[in-house]
Amino acid sequence: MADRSGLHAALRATGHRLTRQRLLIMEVLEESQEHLDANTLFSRVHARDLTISLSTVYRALSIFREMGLVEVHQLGEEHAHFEAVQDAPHYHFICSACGRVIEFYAPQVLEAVRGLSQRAGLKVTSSHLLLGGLCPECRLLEKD
Amino acid sequence: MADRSGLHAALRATGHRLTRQRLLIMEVLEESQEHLDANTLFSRVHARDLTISLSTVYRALSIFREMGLVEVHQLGEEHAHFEAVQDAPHYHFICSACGRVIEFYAPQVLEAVRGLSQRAGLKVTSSHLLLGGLCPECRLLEKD
DNA sequence: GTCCATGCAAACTGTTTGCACGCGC
DNA sequence: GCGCGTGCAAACAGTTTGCATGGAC
Repeated sequence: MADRSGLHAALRATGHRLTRQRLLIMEVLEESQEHLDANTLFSRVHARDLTISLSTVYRALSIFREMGLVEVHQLGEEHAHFEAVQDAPHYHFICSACGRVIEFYAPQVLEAVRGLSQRAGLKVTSSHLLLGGLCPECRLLEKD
Repeated sequence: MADRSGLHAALRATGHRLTRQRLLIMEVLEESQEHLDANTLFSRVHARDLTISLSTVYRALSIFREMGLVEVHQLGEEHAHFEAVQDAPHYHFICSACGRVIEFYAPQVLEAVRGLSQRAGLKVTSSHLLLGGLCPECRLLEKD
C-alpha cells in the first residue's frame, strides 16, 4: 500500500480521489511505525507540505479508517492514536510511568475470542487489548 | 462498598471526606450495572438531588478511580464510560450496529497476559479487552 | 466542466479548572 | 474554625463542520 498506485486504486474503489495531501499523509503514517496522534502526524506532514491543514489530516484519517487502511486506538485515555494496519493483529501495553507504548502479539487472545464468539453467537470484527502497568525500566526505578 | 460506612472508611483512608454528593454518586453507580457515561450518571444523580453539579460528578469519579473503586472504559471511541469495580475482571463487546455492550469473562486472556508479562518483564496493573462487531440480533438482521 | 477535497475559522463535545461560598470533621 | 468540597461559569483539548476556493478526473 505504500506505493502511490495502490493507494490510488484503493481510493478509486471506494469513490474517493487521490490527492497530494492524502498520499503524503499515508506515506508518513506508514513510515512511522508508531502510534501517532493527530497532532504529531500533522506536524510531520506539515513539515513536508506547509500548506496542509489539520482538518485535512482528520478527514483523511477518517476515510482511511472507513477503508480499513488505518486503525484507531485509545491509548492512555487521552486523545486518539492512529496507525496503518499491519498484517498480524497486535495489542498494546502502555507504561503508566513513562508513557512508552509496547506492541505485542498474543495468539491465545485470538483463540479465546474465536471460542467466545462462537459460543455467544457474536460476529467479532475488531479486538483491542490494552494493558497498563510498568515497563521493565520504570519497574526497576520504582523499586526503591 | 454499597454501604455508607464502607465508603466513609475508604475515603478517610485516602484523606478524603464523605459528602452527600459522593455517597449519592457511588450509590447510583453501584445500582446501575451498566457502563454509564458522565452525562447519564449526572442525570440520574441530578434526578435525586437537584443541586448537584456535573463537575462534582467528574471530580468524584476522578477520586474514585484513584482509590480503585471505579474503572473507566473507552467504549466505541467516544466519551468515557464508568463502572464500579467488580470482583472478577471482565471485558466488553460492543455492537457496531445497535451499540449494545455485552460483558464477558475470558480467563484465557488473563493467563496469556500473565505469561507475556513474565517474559517481557512488565508489571501489568490493568487490562482492557474491547471487541467490536455484530451482536446475535444485529447479525441476523444484516443477513439479507 | 463537474464535483469532490481543501484551508480556514468557527462550532462543538467532553472534561477540567479558578474562584468564592458552604459544609465535613 | 480550618480546610477540603462544591456549584457555577469560563477555559480547555481534541475533533468536526460550513463555506468559498482549488484541483482531480
